[in-house]
Amino acid sequence: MSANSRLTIASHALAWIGLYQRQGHEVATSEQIASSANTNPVVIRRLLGDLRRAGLVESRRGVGAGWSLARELGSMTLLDVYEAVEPGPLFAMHRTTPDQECVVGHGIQPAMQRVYDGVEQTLRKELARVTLEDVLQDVLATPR
Amino acid sequence: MSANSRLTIASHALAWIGLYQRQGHEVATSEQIASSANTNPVVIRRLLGDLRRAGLVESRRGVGAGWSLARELGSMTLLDVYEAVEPGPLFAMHRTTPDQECVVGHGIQPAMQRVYDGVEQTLRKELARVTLEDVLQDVLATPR
DNA sequence: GTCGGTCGTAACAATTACTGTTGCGACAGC
DNA sequence: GCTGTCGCAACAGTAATTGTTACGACCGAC
Repeated sequence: MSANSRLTIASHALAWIGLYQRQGHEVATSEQIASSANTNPVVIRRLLGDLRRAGLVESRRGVGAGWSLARELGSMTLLDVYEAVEPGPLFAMHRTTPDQECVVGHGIQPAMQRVYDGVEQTLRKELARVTLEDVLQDVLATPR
Repeated sequence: MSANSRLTIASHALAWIGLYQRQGHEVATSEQIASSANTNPVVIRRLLGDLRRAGLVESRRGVGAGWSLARELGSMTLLDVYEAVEPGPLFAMHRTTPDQECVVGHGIQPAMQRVYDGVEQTLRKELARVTLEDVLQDVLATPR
């Protein structure tokens, strides 16, 4: 499918910030999170920027700068994260319009669109059932 | 997401062959299907090749060559097509292993994997509920 | 047995998306 | 002012998808 890792990395960042704050720290830096996720700080800043626009995190600038949660992890679901960082739909239509003179070419897009809409709805419901608190608890419960 | 159109085009091809056979023809050529889907015949042959490997269509070579259904449209679901033409998972993990010394870096992949597995299961169930016969009927019911 | 039409498949180009990287201005506390 | 971080633009590398060309394999018709 050529899947991307944005939902994974964004969830990683949120869990990391949440845990870090529980350990008494005010803000987390993109550099710290990038080190945990083994990627570049700019990648983290890009994703956290999306999450900030969605109201899930806040950023502070200046010297004591960094990121903090805007809400409790228990009130954020993976659907919130998904909608914040995933732009497009799951399945694509034809890249060029099919032959409208052909019965199939004419009716296939509405037909498939109905199916895809239903599938996306179901996927959203599934993602909405998992909070970031659930994820963090699951992370902490992983044996080492 | 960078979604692809394979499920769409493959379904288009199956619906087209099905309808064409109902009109009394034995086989459909990739050139005819490509014309309806407004793409290149090789693209169609590639996808139908996947469907053939999955046992959904058959191909005949030689002069009267072309493609025909291996089963009734009513016995094929979109899940069959999805599994035949979609190689990878929906969501990707980190491209590089996260920091295993970090609690989050260590536990995040198993935690997210569990979620993703559940989501894919649900998606499969949803796709399995729709047969290609349903799709064709929906196509034919589309007003022009 | 040759011919003609189609499949099967490899190879390559064009486009696009994703990720990583560099660079630098903006900001705010010291 | 100085310092550390964000914000953001720009670009490179990689990979996937799709389109295209090319050509051999196949097989029925003649």
